[in-house]
Amino acid sequence: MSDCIDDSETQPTVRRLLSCSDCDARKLALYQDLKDGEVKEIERLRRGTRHVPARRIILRANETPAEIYTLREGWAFRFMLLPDGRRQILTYYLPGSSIPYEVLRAPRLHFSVQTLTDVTLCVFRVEDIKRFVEDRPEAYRRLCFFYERRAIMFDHFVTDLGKRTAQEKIARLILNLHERLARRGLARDFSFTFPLRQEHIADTLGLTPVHVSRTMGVLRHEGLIDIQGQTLTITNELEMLRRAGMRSPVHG
Amino acid sequence: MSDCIDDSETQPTVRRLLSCSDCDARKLALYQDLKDGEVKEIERLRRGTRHVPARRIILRANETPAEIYTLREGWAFRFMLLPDGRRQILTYYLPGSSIPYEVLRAPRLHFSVQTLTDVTLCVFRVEDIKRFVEDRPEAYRRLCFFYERRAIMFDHFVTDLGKRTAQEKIARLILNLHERLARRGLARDFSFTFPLRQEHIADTLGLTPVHVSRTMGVLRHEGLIDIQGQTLTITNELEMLRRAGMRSPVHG
DNA sequence: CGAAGTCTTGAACAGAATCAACTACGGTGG
DNA sequence: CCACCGTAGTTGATTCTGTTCAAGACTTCG
Repeated sequence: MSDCIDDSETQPTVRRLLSCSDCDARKLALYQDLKDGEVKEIERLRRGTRHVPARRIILRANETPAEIYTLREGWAFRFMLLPDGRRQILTYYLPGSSIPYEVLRAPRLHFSVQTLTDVTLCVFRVEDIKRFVEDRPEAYRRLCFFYERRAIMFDHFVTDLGKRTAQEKIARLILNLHERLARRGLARDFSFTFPLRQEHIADTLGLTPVHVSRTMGVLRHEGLIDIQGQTLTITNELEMLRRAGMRSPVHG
Repeated sequence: MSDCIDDSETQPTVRRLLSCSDCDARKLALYQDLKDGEVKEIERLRRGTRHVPARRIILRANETPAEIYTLREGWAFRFMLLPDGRRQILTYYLPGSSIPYEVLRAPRLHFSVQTLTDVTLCVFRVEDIKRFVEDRPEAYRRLCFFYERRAIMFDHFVTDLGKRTAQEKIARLILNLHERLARRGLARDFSFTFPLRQEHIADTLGLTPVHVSRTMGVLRHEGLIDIQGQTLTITNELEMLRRAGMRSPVHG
């Protein structure tokens, strides 16, 4: 259908891939507020880029990966699997996200990571990044700041899961993703690429795919959102905010 | 009823309060692995202790507290309130916990804290602790380690909320609290003080008090747990682990 | 065009919520 | 010492949100 939108995601990047200095990821996490020299060093540490197709598991729970990535293009997510197959999605990685920074401290991953779309990764060696961080006391401050933000996000997420209705949950997830994408310049007004299947939404919010379908059906029929192929548009932001219980901020 | 158990919590502490050097909190969070000199310094920074009765709100969302505490005795919890009154409990503070370390970075709290039992707090000035941390690059590493542990806890917590049944959730909460208490030497075998009302359990796990009552009723009647006054005993650990879906670790 | 994957829709069902009455208990005060 | 009160917990009846099962329709893509 609207392949042009996929193009708008992948086309410009091929150019940008040449250098770290104008990468969006620089504003995030470990890499925020780096001095010019440090950017050069990070660029030196980068072992190259890697393309991975959609729906591939790129990191598996209980492993100890030797590589850490920055997501340049595309979407991925992080999840836990229960022994009986139930899946809980924990975080969506958007362009600029670091995957998985937690490796810097923990010996093994307690979650897996899977791509949602075709993806471009910047590849680093865990050892290199560890050394980079250890050499710079400042880095731990930044990492703390990063964890703190994530902790706040998760407090809101837990509240969503524990206390919100299906409609509130779904409205909040959509608004939240829109906000994160807009911050990265990846939304045109209220339209953005939306590669999640309803199964993902279900496994994020503690619902079943069927119920997600029904609930999103309501939002669509009432004219709050519109979905054309891979593009989601928020057509009535005010009402969406109301349904999301707007007073308290969306889990970020 | 069994007031002797409450005594065993409060009696020995009066003695210990004299010095930081044998406080359990030293092993946790910010204070872990301090050198002797640093312990002295922390002790110098301590502005004294404070007793607060049960059920008092000690920190309110949207405030910027000037004080930070260490919980010496008793239980407290941290929660978020939705505009319509729904409450989500996020964390239980047990003796030795720091409340609320997040103040070190964020300007305002996004949650409130309330005591569950009578409580003894060690009081510090936020400014003093901030300076203490800023002066010591090591402190940020420790804080990162602390955040990392908490992040893992929350990943499990989210999975519990999203994907587990009421019985699994409750079994896991009980096992988790037991584990945390046992680690602190506050459990006698499988018995421990349990000051939570069913309303708290409900607001932790996304259930209603009525349903908590029914579900715990099942666990009691089947002989997995026993409750006498404020004392909970896990009478069949193996079966509790099974009900909790033991394979994956309890959210810690 | 066909096949696989995804979404929608309906009908029956289940787990949990809601409403409400009743019980047990610990503390308080007469 | 007992009666009373408020808080917490139990239990039952009913309702509702969300689940399960299943069939059909729509996409996407080779």
